[in-house]
Amino acid sequence: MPELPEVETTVRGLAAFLEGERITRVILNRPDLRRPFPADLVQVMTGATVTSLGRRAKYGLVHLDRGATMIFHLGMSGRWRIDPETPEVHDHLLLETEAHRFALCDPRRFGSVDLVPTAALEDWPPFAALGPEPLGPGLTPAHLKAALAGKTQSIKLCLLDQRIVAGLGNIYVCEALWRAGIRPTKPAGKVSGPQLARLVPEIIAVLEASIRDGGSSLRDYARPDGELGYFASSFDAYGREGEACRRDDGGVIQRIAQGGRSTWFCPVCQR
DNA sequence: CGTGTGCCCTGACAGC
DNA sequence: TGCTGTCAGGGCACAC
Repeated sequence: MPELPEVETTVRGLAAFLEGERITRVILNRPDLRRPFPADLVQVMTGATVTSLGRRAKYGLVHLDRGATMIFHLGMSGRWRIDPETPEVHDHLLLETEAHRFALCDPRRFGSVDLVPTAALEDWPPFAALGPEPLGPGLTPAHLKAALAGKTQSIKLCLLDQRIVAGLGNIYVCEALWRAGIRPTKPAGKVSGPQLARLVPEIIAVLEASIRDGGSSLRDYARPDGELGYFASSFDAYGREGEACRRDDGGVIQRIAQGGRSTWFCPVCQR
């Protein structure tokens, strides 16, 4: 799954086909993903018109003309397939408009679908505690300085915490820390002001570059139209264990575990 | 409170 | 050709 750039790419792809269109049919192929589908999902969505799409953190937003927003999360393995030629076993939710079909496919079912009043989106519990959008005005060195002050937890795990910054995942945290030259294991409260000042623009740059490329692709991610995204060969740290650091500083990318997940970094240039 | 651990689920891949 | 173990983009419920 999709981290922020992949969700953004998905939302843009869906918007081209869904905005202004009326949903003619909704089909649930099972009762739940991570949690049950909303009991009124089929009733509310059938016949509704999609006014616009959006994104908050790693959640996609489908705004309807009935005062409700369908919120989807792609979990680890979710993707939308547009006009699939053949059904897949893990197409759990199907939407139809006059002209197109949309299948939410999620083999691991770590994703979710919710229905929330549009006017109260920011009060929805999973949204209420989210930190600022990394591509919005709220992510500044000053924000990080304040949010990380006194924290003994590693900077890597703090950046994965959606309450501090909303939308970063394992790939782009590794990439941003490599770009900024910061050791992932460093206690967050001890990352210096100049390092944070360097980190913020690197977070923004790596996310924007990935969105420009249509979302980085791993093995089961595809753009909504079904084409594969770019293969992840452009990463500098993520997945490059044992390979030479692209800074040619003599460092070899190491892989360690933090919070039960892998971190890749260069021990020479990340301090 | 903050922090650390384990689990949800399927599939891909490596090694025997 | 199986089998088994490990790992995968996330989020949350617990236990201290």
